[in-house]
Amino acid sequence: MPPLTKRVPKPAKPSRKNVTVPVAAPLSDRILRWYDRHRRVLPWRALPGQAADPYKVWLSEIMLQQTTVAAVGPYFRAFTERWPTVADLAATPLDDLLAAWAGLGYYARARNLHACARHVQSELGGVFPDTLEGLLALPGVGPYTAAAIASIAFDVQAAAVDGNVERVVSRLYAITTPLPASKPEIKRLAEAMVPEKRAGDFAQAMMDLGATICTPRNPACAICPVSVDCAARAQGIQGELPKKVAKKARPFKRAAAFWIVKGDEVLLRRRAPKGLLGGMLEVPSSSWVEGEIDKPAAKAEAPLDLKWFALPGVVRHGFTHFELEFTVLAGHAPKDAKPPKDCIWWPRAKIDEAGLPTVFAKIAKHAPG
DNA sequence: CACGCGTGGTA
DNA sequence: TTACCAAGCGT
Repeated sequence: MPPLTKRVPKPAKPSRKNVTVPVAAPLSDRILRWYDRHRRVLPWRALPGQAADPYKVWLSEIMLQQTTVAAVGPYFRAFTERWPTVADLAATPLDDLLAAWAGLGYYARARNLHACARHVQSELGGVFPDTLEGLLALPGVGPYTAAAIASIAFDVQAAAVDGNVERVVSRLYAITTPLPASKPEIKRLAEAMVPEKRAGDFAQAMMDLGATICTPRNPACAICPVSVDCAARAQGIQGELPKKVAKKARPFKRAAAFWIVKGDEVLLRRRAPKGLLGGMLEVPSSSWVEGEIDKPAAKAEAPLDLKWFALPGVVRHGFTHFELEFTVLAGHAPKDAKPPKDCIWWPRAKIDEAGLPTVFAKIAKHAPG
């Protein structure tokens, strides 16, 4: 960087006859200018002119994958307060991290977060890679997140293409091919938009634009800084883009959950390390099956053989790819009952600290106090 | 490459 | 109430 005292020679003023019509600033310039005036203040975002902390950029980007800004806020604050650096995060047991992640969803992110922190700490000296390829090699970091970290934390000229950017670009160029087939074209167009300077600000500007102006429904074209460039707007089809292929219907499953009480404690179980809710604590349950529950078969799957009392009502929960309904069976275990395999007795008064995924927190709330 | 993988907010 | 949506990744 040149010394601050160095005088920058003023560019020669263009002669009046060459500038009869003011040339509109390039697309990216106008988006950056809009960002400078309207950027959102977010917990993980560095203030203007301040350097971004790669750790916080990484942490926030992982949390924000398929997750709303509103949902991430409290988790990001809790994580950065408890684990201020990647070294702190790497030093924590996985189960503690999973419990802190409970309720945020997509728990593979938490497992990858832990694996990534340990890798960065032990293999890379606690320093995040500053290249697209280096970042892409980290667990839990894909094309979007690598570009987001590279641009925001290191000002690498990379295009972070998320759902927001897909929507903005689809509309700017009136791309009518449905997603995901249109992804490669969108990626090319998005990369062509990235300015040489301020790539990180531009990435965040595009996401702010998509989140606050170019919204999925009822986009606010009247106050959009690039509405005049928008091909979809010109055709009046901005509200219909991006096109998406229809999702298939979610199956409906049922199961029996076992609310097993022993004095002041309740029986919880650690789930298998991978797959749905992998590694998380759960309220034990029978197999989740489509159709009706076979009561005797379900009871045979209980971790303890007890006399069961069906609680009134049911507990419903929607996952990404299926709907689930629990019937809750309550039972009392004898005082000397040892926890079965993968199970632990947990104080009922501290059930909120168990780090139960939301589906099981619902069951705990449904059970009698 | 299509699918598995959570949750809470919104119309 | 139902359906869709939100800063994707791994396999």
